[in-house]
Amino acid sequence: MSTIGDVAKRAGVSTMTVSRVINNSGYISQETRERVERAIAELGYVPNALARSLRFKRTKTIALILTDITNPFFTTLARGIEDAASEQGFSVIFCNTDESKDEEAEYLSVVAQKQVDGVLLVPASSSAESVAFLRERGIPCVVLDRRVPDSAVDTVRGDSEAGAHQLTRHLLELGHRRIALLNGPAAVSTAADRLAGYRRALDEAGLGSAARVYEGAYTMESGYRMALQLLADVPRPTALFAANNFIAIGALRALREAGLRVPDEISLAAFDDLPAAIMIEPFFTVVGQPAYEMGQQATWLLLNRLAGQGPTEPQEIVLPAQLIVRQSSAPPPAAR
Amino acid sequence: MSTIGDVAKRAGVSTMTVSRVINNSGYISQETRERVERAIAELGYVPNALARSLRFKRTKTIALILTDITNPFFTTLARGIEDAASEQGFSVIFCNTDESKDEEAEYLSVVAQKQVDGVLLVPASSSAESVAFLRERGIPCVVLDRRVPDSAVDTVRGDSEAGAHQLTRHLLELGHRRIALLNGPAAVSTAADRLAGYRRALDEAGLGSAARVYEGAYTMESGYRMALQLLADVPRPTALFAANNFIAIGALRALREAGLRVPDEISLAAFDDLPAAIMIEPFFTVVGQPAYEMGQQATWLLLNRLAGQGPTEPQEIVLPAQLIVRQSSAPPPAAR
DNA sequence: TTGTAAGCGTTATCAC
DNA sequence: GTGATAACGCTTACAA
Repeated sequence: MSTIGDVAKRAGVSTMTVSRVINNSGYISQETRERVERAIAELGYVPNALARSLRFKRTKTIALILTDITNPFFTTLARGIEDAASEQGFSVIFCNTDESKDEEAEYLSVVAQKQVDGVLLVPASSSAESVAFLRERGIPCVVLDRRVPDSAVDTVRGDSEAGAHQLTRHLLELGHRRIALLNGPAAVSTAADRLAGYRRALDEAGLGSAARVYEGAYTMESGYRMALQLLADVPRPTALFAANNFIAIGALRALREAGLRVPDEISLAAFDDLPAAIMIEPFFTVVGQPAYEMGQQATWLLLNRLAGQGPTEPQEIVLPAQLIVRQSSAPPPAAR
Repeated sequence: MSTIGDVAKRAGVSTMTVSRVINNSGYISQETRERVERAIAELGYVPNALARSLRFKRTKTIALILTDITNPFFTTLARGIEDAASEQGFSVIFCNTDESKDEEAEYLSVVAQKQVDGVLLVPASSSAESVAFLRERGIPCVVLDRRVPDSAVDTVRGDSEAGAHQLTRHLLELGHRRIALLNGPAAVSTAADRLAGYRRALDEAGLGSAARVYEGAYTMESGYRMALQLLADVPRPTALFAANNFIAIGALRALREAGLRVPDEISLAAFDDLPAAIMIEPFFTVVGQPAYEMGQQATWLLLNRLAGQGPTEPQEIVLPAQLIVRQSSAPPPAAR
């Protein structure tokens, strides 16, 4: 790759003159400009952003650290982020932590070294460490999808509590009295919030003592295992509330293997929709979150911070979750 | 962010000594090392990878340029890539071109400026420009999923021709004689290859003149439109071959709106599977490609190149596509 | 075992 | 209008 020096030599000028042409700064005679531009074209010169960044202390690059891009919710989120970032000339480095705090710490260290201008973080745990790490190093950060309780940090997330409340109420209104929650890891705020919404709905219905909560991971395997466990319970729940889409899919598999028809014999509703795009036959009753918009808004917030714009106090943007009733939920068998 | 100089000052040594501690190079007394390490910890110092890269001319970063991460095929591919890259300490910058050559060119320029060590490219067109751009600048590149005919360049892709042949044969064997292909853009090699496989199967069956080809884009909207068009044809095809998953989904919508039952009244088969993960009820008969492995292999190939390993001539790795017969294909109505 | 100087590719500053 | 110089943070080569 040729350098600014190569261009300068070829055009018979100094590097500064080339720099001025590239950046359209300062005065330059028409003739010199043309000579330089010709040299640039002939050499296929592209400026070295590393050198530039070293001076400016800005890389025009942000990091996106999430748990698993393969989950359609995060895929859509990522797309919203990349669109919003590239719109303003920023590049996005993406990292999958698989919910591992160690992976997260490792990635944070790498992107800090690479001098990213900011970080969009879906934290693997509610602990304040990661946010503190970034803050100590002066790297702006927006937390996505989840809360980090003891940190004053910008956050963009869905309303898990209200969404879970809505979904639980929906099941209650169908007539269910034994509703089990197949939850994610307690250390993740969305799991805590969905549990809270679930409990509140039960409490309001005077069924607080009927709560049945399983704790697992946000994966299909975990959903499968929790459902198996639950099927052994007596009396068996008549409805399941899966705390995310992957848990729902795993649970559905377990139910089918057990020969239970959904929703005729047991209802199943979930948090997080699957994109309409890839669903042949939308089946699950869900509470959907606006993933794309969430990504967009988080990116705008972060880039505004980088530009020194907006209020100084940390923002918390909570996007509404929306109940979409489809086929996987119905009144309990007894009620029909 | 503190610099190596700050650490040196605090530890009362020169920057070189700090550098030696960080990189475990050269001799250092135990006592000095400890003083330096303490200073590093106290300052929360992380080395500036920009400065390092400027010297080494290696950024340990690669770019992934694809059309749309939201397509499950590419999502899985991306995950395979990130896993393989991070395994070896590389970061991945990801870019969505939406099949636009201009976007692609823009992204290529940006990542060239950012001095990425290599590029994984799903080219928006078969033209050799992008590959040439990278080659001129000495940036190693592996082309993914698609061929770039007139360039000697490393390529990792699925066997579109054989896959399309297989799928078409499957429909022929079911008894279909009027099989329409809803194809992607002719400028993309996968579309050309799928067309070739389709034609070969028809020719072998002596039905070459029965070919019915629609050209569109690899999107749901396009699938929808092509299916509408096709439904007006007389006589109507009894089977549809959608050249990718999005086209299939769009086409299915059109068929349903027209009141046609699949597969009873019309069959529909497609290239590219939807991940088992996110399918509640696998429905489409498809030819699936090993997306994750494709990403992995491409990354290994690229990183080997960066390490100066492997044969010098361009590699072409073609992974097999596999027919998975499910519910969306059945014998034509007449045959039952 | 530790330190000094030069240079990676840019650009801000100050001269001419 | 244009150019020389220094600096961004780091490491290689050479000295001490």
